[in-house]
Amino acid sequence: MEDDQKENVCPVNIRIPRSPSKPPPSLVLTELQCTAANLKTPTKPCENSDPWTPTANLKMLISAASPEIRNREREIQEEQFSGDELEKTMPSRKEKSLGLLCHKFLKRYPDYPNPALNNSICLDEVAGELSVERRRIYDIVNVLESLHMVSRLAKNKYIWHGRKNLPQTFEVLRRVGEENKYSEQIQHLKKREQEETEMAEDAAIPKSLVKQAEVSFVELPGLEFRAASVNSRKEKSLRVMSQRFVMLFLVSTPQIVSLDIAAKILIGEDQLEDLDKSKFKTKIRRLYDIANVLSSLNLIKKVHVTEERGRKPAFQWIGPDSSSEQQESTSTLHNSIALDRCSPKENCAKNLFSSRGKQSFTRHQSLIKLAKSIENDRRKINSAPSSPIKSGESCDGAASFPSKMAQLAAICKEQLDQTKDLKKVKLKVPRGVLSSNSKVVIKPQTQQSQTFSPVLLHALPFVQPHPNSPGPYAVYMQSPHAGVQAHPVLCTSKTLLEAPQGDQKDNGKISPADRPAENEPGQEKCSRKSSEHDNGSSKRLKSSPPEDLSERLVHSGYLIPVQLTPLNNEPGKDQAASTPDPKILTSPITGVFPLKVMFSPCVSQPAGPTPGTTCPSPSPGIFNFTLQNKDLISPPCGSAHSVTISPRNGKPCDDLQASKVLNFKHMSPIPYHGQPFTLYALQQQPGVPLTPKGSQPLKDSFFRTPGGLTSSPIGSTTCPSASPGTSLISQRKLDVGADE
DNA sequence: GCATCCCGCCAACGG
DNA sequence: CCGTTGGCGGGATGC
Repeated sequence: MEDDQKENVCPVNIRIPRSPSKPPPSLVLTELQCTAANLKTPTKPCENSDPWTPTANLKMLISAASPEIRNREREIQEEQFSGDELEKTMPSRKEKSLGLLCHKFLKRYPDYPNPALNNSICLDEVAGELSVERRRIYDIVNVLESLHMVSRLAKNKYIWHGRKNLPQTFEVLRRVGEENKYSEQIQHLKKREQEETEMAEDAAIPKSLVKQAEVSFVELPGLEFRAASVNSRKEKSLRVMSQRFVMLFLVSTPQIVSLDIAAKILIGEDQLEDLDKSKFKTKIRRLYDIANVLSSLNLIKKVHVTEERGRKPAFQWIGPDSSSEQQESTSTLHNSIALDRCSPKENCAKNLFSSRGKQSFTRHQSLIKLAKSIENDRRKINSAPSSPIKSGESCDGAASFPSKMAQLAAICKEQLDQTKDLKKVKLKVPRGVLSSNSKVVIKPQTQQSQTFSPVLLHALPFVQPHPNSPGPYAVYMQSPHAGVQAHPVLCTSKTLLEAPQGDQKDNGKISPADRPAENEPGQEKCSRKSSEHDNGSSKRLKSSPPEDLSERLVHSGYLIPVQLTPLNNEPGKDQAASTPDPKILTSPITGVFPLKVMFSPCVSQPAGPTPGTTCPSPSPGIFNFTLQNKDLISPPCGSAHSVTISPRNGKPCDDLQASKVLNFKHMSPIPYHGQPFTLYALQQQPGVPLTPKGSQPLKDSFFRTPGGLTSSPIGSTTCPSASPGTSLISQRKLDVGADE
């Protein structure tokens, strides 16, 4: 990155000093497009620039001129400008290289953006400011997108994630690369080349090795593309190629990949039949494009490999070690999952920033989806100023509450006050963390809480272990995309683990690989009982027998480790502990969707100890009251539906905004660690308007997590590796499915 | 002459 | 039909 600084300097600017006669183009450029907001794509980004801007001016001329004319122009330029000026006006090929452009691009954004800030990228704007065709920006963005450094929000709009997702991305890519047997393919090709020296161009990769290769785009748990349509186009080409290319590095031992081998392997995937020259050549061209971007990211560097037949261009991976990344990522995951068990120091040690003594918090990956969903919604809203979606303020939602909730007014008020306090605390956290650089606090996507849609998140079940359980409580988040995404979730009484991979359907390809790591024998799966109320998401879970619950559960949502205040309000220990660092769990859900809650029978409701036993449903009023008192849900009065969970042991919990609970339905008792649990579905008032409204400062602040959903603020700034999760949802939905 | 790879045509897509 | 994306390869540039 340091080099970036150096290289990022725009050549034009560099030369400015030497050309006093002309105003610095950069100034002009800067001024130009900041008008930004226009989503419209200017035909030519730089045209509207000051005519005196050499670059812009030239660009304009060139764009309209034929090569011949271009040459003429150049000659004229040469006549008019001498030496330095000429250079300035006529950037050399190198100065227009994709690599340099990428440097400029990257310079615009921090490696680890503060999620609290607007990290959106307007392609037009960027293209204009960088004085390049938008086409070039696409080249860069596509590669960045393949690494999940950015994700598409809307047309012309991307969100910048920076490098925070890289560790996770690399880990996944490495796994996929292994699955694809890239390492073997590389070896095979190398051997081939050595053997039959020039003999057969057809050093085709044996089908046995290629069969596993596919062209699907590898998604990251939190960054699935959501634009169904895009799947169709054979697009993905550059993105996929980029990922494949990176995979080659990650799986090869020397981590050096020659272009030709890379090209052959990548071509082989698609069509190993015709390795015709042109195709190969084209592939090489694309690889150069990708390599330029990767080089700018300091992930690879150009090298040469010398073989019998001579020197071949190649690239060496200089990015983070995938294996170490994996470790890091894993540890991070564990940290987030089992805060209690890991020593903070240990956890932090693995992160670049770490502050011993302090607890590190990281958003569990399981939150990724949620965050993503939220972000997606927010994105939609943001990108669509005139969004037709009627977003009711959360207040409205409150207004729509049944009158019966009025009885809880007192409690509500109290809760509200409490939440306010909590809010303050929350807001402060990030800064503190940042400054201290010691904690990784990843809050769930509260940030976008205003903009979720019910569709994305149907349920927010809570699983609360028996009060006596020593471990933290768990919150199980149902997958926003019902039925579509299955995420393995494992948990023990103390730990909840989730492998945020997609299910076979969505992410079939990567899920298998990612999943294993989390599955520890000793861990028990937490199960969630699906209910008829579940939307499609639970459909697949429905008829499974009790034994399958865990399995089904595992594939349908997220388990988020949280620590809940004991329902019993045990003698202060928890309360006291929580007081200092209270956490609010807020779910992004504001719309109408069922909230499923699992409580241990002894806690809130007598539950059938054994599965299949039906327990009488408590009265809604009592139930809600209980929940509220237990801080599991917020009183119906506030616009913000929050669940306040006091950290146990003084550890902070993730925030989830709980939806208002109006109704609950007894689902069924299910076993949890041998302990009887009863699952209740708490349903929000249908008709409660979703509230994407972002115009409520109070609410905003209330929900907004310092860390931000999108990225844990802290994590992103201080602990890059600590936040494996991604928070934003990309607009595109590519089929990650498995291959072939 | 070959490695690089810029440039922009034009098709696919979505609205 | 139009704007956005981005595949693709001609051919220029640099060593």
